Amino acid sequence: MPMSARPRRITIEDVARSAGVSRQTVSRAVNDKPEIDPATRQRVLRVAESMGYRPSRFARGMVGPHLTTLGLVIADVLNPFFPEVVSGVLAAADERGWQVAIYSTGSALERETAVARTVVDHVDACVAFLLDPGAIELIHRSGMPFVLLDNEHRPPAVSGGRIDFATGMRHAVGHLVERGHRRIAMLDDRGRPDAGGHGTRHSLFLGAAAELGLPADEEWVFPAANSLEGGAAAMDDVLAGGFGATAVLGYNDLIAIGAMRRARDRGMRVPQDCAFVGCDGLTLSRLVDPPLTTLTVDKELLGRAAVRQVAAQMTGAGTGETVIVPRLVVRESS
Amino acid sequence: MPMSARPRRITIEDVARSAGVSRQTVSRAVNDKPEIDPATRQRVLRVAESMGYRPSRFARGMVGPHLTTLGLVIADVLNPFFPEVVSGVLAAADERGWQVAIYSTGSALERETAVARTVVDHVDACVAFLLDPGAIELIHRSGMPFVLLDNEHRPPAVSGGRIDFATGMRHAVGHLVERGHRRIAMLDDRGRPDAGGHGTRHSLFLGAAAELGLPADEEWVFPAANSLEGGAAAMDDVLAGGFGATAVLGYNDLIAIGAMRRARDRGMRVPQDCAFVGCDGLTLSRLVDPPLTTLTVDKELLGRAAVRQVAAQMTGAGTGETVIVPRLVVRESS
DNA sequence: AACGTTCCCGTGAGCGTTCACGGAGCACTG
DNA sequence: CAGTGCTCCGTGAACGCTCACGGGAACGTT
Repeated sequence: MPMSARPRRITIEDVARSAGVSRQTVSRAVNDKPEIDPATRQRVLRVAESMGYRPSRFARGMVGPHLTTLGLVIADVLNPFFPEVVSGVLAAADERGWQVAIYSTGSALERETAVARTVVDHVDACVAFLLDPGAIELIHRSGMPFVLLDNEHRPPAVSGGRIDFATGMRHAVGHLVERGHRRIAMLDDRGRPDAGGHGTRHSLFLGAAAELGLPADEEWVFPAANSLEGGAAAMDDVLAGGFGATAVLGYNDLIAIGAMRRARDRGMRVPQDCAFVGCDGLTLSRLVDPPLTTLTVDKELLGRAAVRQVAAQMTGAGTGETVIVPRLVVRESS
Repeated sequence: MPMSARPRRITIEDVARSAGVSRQTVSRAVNDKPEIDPATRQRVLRVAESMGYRPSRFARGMVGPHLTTLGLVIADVLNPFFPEVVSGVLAAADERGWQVAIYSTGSALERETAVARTVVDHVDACVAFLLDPGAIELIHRSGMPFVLLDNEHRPPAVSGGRIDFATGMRHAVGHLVERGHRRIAMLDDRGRPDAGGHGTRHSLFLGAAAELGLPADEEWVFPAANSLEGGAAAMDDVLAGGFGATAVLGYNDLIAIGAMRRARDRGMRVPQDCAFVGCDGLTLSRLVDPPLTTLTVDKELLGRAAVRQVAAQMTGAGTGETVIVPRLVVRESS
């Protein structure tokens, strides 16, 4: 009994033969071209459908104008920071008739290289949140238009979009000081490989604190996993350490909210016993109780700007940088 | 002065000529094939890089094994329901080595046809949240593997994934009745084109209410826009109507949370003065105050199952249906 | 000295589609 | 009746790449 050979794809040629016409006529029928008899078109379309014919994207792309696919690399769709960026990217890409392929590293540093490798030969341009220098280099060297987001250690040769947390941190810490706080703890994201490095929120926090004459040693910074649970656990550390902190600033809203909830579970009143400030300005921050004071960044704009930069690179523009300045939104948690 | 012609793409041939070798050798260098002298490889790679050579995805796809791209059509990334589904789809696609392209309709019914049209000739398979019958037909007729999610009016010929809200609604309403509620309002999503149709949460709610001997007229159902604001506005309608509702059931968590917040802003105590129940089980529902009782559905699983069905169709399996049964998570809002 | 191996490299063919052309058939004009 | 136009259809060629094959050079083996 003969094995049925690997089901060879059915081509336009097959349809043509079966319908008793030429390739070109099938092409005309499928693509709604005018130079064809309506009757033949119907017949051909019927045959094509019955045979289950589907034109090959690749063969089409070969000849026609290249459809550009933008690769968007994020850490994790479940992290509410990213959907807003994605939204901006999708909108901006759509305006240009681009397609967007999404890749997620799952917040795992060691997966970044693998993701970068696939990205490199599956898309035409790339917007990415990436931390591993190897992965970044990989994409950059591929020569495709590339914008790297939210990475303080961006190589100068690659375009980027960053958030001006230097200014932001001054606002945030300044606000707490105005409210009378002198003992402020920060909950840092311990997942970042460059903890405490130049330009990180960690060091910017310490800088702002020092400027304002606050105790600003490393011991006021607590590492936290980037999640609600991480924030909660870090809050336990703060309380256990006996620092007498009256305010807590989170690396982001997720961590801040986790910490805030844990504080309330421990019977503390917010903001009377302890004030909380987050970063990012997630929609979420408005909805928790009490609503969280947060350094809001326009994430949708970040996405749009990134696409704009990628588009610029396609038309031969050089590398650039977009800076987004966060805005402090004061709510009831501080 | 001669216009510079449209910048023709530089091909493997160009690199070959410029490096003084053949296409094949360039191909070997670029693809890390073994049969090449390390020295030549280096030289070729250098030339390729200096010329800015990038292999064409399409030409590669023509010859090699076809990389499959899965199209995922959602309404809006900013709606927190979807990221969880996306997460499941990404994971399941990744396991199969597929790429995922995301398309968003922006919750606009009239955009669905346009999106469907692009999807049809840009991807190899499709998982979609779609409502417009025309758009659905378009994708289905294209012959590609297709799974339609969360649509009560799915044509029998197309595969689907649905959530068993018939069971869910019985649980939800039953729970409220146990708590002593007899006057329950529902806040429906007015954006759905089939409001009140068979199998919708709207009609399932009325059915469950009737089963339990509750007032279950249409007047207990209030249309709401699918957002926090929509829920809030609908809550105003409930209060203004003088129905004396002691419990409110939202089409989804977003609407329920919006309504709940509005009720509290109006000075009502939750759940004493009015209880609230949502649908979907968003992460968000845990975080609001008070934490929301909600009909939780495993959205990640929904995504994974959809991909599994698409994969099955690729290997020639027929059309099928996945059913996900929601689970009532009781929290402090009821 | 003839032969086999190994290493490196080049040449034809083919992937499935569309574009640019050309040609057959027919009707309508002057 | 020749000429002109229109409608419909088919035939190379090209897109950029990889695969299968074959060939030359250098080396070792019998």
